[in-house]
Amino acid sequence: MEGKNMLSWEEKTLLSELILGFEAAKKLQTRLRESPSQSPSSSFSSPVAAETNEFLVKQILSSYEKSLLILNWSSSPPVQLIPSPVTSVPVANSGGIPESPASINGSPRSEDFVDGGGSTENHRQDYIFNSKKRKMLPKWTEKVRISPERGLEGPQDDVFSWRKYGQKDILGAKFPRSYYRCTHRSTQNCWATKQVQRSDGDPSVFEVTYRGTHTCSQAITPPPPPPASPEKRDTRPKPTITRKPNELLESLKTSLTVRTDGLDEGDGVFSFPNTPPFYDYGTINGDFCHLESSPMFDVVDWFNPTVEIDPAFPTFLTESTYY
DNA sequence: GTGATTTGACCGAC
DNA sequence: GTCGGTCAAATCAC
Repeated sequence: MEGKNMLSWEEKTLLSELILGFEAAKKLQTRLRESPSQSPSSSFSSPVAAETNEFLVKQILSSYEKSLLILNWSSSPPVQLIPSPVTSVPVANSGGIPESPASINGSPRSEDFVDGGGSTENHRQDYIFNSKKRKMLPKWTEKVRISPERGLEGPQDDVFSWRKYGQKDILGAKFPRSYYRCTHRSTQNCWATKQVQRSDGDPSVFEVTYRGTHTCSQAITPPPPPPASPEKRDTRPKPTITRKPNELLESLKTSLTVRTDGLDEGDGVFSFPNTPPFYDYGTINGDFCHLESSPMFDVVDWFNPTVEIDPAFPTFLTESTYY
């Protein structure tokens, strides 16, 4: 019905935000190109220039973030920030950490079916409902290779605290699959879960499947640094890094390293400040995706040629598959 | 005593 | 009917 020129407010705002982000990206690109022609204390060395660059990056991220929010608002039901199971992730999904907590857990309380009754039937419905709801949660898999010298037993080496709630022998698999959920499920209604399955082919590889994002306070509190000693061997669940969508975007700039090889010799890598050593994100099909946070992980090069993870990252592998 | 893990049972999906 | 995922009582560790 509506013609192309009859854009709604949301569409106009969306367009405007995208243009803003695009322009900021262009400016940043220009600055990056100009940098080699400048003196050794060029763009990236100068604190002021670096600040400008960071501002541009923030602007880009902000634009995209707003755009995503607009998309989410204007869609009814909201844009699939939660990817349908086993389907590719739409652009709006900032990869693996899609979706606002409210949508993940459903809109506030009402949909949690907890009517205070506590009867068996209510409990049953709650279970059924949550079971269905869980299926809608974003899901992605990471392959994690365990370093023998580290003596780690599993990939549960992350910042979030997990509680094991089950283990199951899987048909056709040599090793049982372990099921973990967020420790704060009951207290903070956090529905993040993960499954850990040792690979048949290579026992040193674990496939970690995450489902849902953390909505508990852990998702907000910066993760503590990993233990210095590599010898820890604790069978208790160890925390994992996962992010809320907004934090994903925000943290993106802290985890990215912009490669400027050839642009500025000697200092070819520009890192954003506050780079937490164990935060990293990969992308798949253009989507950003959380990667395991343990120091033993490394990053497969999913970023575009101009942006890549700092090569100084500890070496180990992760490989993420996003559903 | 408290909190985490283990493990058999249960349930829904296929 | 089978399988994967979850629950919850029993058990364990600190």
